[in-house]
Amino acid sequence: MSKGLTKRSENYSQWYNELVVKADLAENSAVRGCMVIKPYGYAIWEKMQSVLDNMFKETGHSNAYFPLFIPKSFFGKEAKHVEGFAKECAVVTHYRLKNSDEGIVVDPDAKLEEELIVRPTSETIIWNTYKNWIQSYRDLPILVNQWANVVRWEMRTRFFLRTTEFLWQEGHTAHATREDAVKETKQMINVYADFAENWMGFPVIIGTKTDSERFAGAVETYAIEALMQDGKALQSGTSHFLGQNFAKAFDVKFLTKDNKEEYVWASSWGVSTRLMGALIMAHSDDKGLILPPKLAPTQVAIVPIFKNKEQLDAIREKVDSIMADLKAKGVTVHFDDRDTQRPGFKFAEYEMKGYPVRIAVGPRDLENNTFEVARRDTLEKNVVPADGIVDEVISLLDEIQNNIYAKANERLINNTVKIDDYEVFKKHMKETPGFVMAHWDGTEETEARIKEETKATIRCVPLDVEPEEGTCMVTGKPSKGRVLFAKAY
RNA sequence: CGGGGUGUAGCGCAGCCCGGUUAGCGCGCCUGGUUUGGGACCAGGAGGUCGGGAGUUCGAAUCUCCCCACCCCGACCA
Repeated sequence: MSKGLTKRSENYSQWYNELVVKADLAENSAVRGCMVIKPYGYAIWEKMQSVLDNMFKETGHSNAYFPLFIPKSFFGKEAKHVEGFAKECAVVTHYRLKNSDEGIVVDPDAKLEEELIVRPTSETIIWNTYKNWIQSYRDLPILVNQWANVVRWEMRTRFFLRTTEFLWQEGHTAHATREDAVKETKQMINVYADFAENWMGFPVIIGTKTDSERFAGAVETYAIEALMQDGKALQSGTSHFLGQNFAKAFDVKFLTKDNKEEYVWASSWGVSTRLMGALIMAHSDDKGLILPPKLAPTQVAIVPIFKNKEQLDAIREKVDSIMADLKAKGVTVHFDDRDTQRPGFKFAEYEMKGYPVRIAVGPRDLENNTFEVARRDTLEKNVVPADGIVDEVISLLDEIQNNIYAKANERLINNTVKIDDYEVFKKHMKETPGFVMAHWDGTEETEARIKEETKATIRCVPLDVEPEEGTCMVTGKPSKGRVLFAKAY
């Protein structure tokens, strides 16, 4: 059995699955479509979580927690919302088991009066709660975020990208005016874009969703779209302007300064463990993960090369002060003194797990007062003088973060093209993966036809492109600007 | 839910078509030794309801029927 990964060119999806499993991130659970996130995978998630959580708090939000179960009737209150989620809900119907001749069975006497839905998202139960929290303009805005698990009963699942249960955060805000809610919605999509670019190390396209792709119950959905290495798009975060839809559905009104009764304006926004999938697919190579230093649970692995305890002790002594120095400067380091694995094995293991920097120290280095420093992104190795190693590592981590982004950015630029002719578009979508900017007449029919014929969808209507008059590549009708097409996950 | 496929040791598989000793192989695991600067080597060892049930047969991993589970491709989706 090969110890490496399937080559990406052979089968991208198999490569991805192997990567997740072999890098020790996750595995299948006993429950179909659910995954076990293993400690190393979870450490990455925790890191992402803590950075995002800070960003939310810096923008004025607080964390709270709402119930896992939602009474079925709550879902019926917002028509579009229920339509969007009805097909994929896990439903609790009973509250007790009992012994019988056939073993443990659901007790038919323990049927719930009203079924409970395991939350696929929390708008309904949160707005049912906000109703009690809001009476006056003085109660607004409410800026709350929740870290939680949600369940969506999808037909097909894939590690991190689409699992039956997943972890996420969902922000739910309430505002006195439309302008405030819109401002919040836009602010949060920018927070996500900032996180993607400055932490996860890849560029994203910010835009709005078309009618057919919009969140069920939203007036406007903003999304960030990233380009993966196989040329497919991954929706990596969304922020929804909900208008007064949920306020009306749950009857959440407030009194304005001049004593008028009005419905509350809302936003909701979220990112999930899908970001882990994005991180993995955006950067990894056939040797394993490549993690951006800012999100790597451990940034530096130190591998001692020794034959006996005396040599290990000598190395340890040499390394101790450097480790203390690195830690003092905020660098996370692991000294791998296991004598149960050989150095070659450890090298391969840290590559698989995507540690940004690896330092090897052996007798030869002790003699020469050097270290061997290897970087994961380029796989380059250099023997460097021991003096100044700390600064060297710190600037290297910085450089790796920048290089990873630069590579991803270059890929995005190289794989984004403008196309005006539908025949060219069809051919392109078949042969060349990536983003296409094209004119569209703005109708659902045309969008559906393109999806039908090419499997490409409109990922978003990008915000920061210059308006450009043109004609729809399919129908020839007028278009006010290009939209972003791609095949998506 | 439609189409295709797979269930044999912890993991990956061969054996099945054409029934016949004690069911094999690679990886992993354990022990001992030699090793240790890129996934070590040698020797020994442990580990199996052959997915489940029924049937055919002197005899079933192998043939027949039923059931179950999982995977891939669609539809759906963050």
